[in-house]
Amino acid sequence: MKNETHDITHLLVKHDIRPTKIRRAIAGLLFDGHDKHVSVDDVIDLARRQKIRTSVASVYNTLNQFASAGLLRRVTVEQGRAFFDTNLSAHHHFYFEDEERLEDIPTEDINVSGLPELPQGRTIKSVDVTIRI
Amino acid sequence: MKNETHDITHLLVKHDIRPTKIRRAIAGLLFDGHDKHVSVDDVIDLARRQKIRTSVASVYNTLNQFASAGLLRRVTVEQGRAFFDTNLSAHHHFYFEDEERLEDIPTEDINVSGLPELPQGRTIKSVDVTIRI
DNA sequence: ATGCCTGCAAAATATTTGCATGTAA
DNA sequence: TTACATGCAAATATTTTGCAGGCAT
Repeated sequence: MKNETHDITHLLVKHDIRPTKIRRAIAGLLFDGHDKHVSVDDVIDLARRQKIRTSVASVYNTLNQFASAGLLRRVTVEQGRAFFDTNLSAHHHFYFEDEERLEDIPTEDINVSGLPELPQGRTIKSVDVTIRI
Repeated sequence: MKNETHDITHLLVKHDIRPTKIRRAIAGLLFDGHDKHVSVDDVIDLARRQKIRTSVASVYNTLNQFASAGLLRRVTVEQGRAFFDTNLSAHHHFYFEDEERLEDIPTEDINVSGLPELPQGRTIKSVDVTIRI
């Protein structure tokens, strides 16, 4: 069995991200094999619980960079709060409005078909289905 | 042919909204028979062009109130910026990322089926499909 | 007259940026 | 060593709120 720290480092390097201390720490919190939907505050709390000192700005920088690199998917369901999803496979979301919480819907549990014609010269970047409950 | 100003007043009264000057003005800008997706800034610009003096706070208050009353639908596609949709019928959206602009997709042009089971005791508030292009 | 509405400014919230210092390669 | 990362604070952006005065009923 491989060393987890080394795996995280390798994951970052593979995505052209310099494996600095903070980035490895945050990646370690996020990529533990379980799908997660985290806000910036969630990450700060998670980090604090593991005695990792960091700042809001660094968490934003790190999450945005992970998202650009394709390690995270940014999910927008509410104005004002950004969520980052560690599940990169095609899927959709339940949004629990009262709890401000996301939950995955496997792509096979929902069927979107008959996509309309796109405006000239456009390509689809994503198809997002959010079921608010 | 009925008087438009009276129609707007009646529309507000019908939704238990006191037809004040600003509210009638904003309603008049929005409910002209054409579907619109407006941000708060859009409304302020529209108002200014018609020589209607108002403030950011009042526009927010008015749009939020219209949305609560069911005269507008709030659409969230981006963190930070709220859009209000005057088209209340069931439909979905194209989001032009580079232009930060929404366009309607008629509900019959897209097919969402096989909805997954809901968590216990929940009811669907809405099903939102956003195609980012 | 009374209570809700409006504008202004200030507050609250979320996110980004500038800069000096620290750290990875 | 050199370029990039980090932390802190300040800046930006969006939305909400408090309050004094105004308007609708």
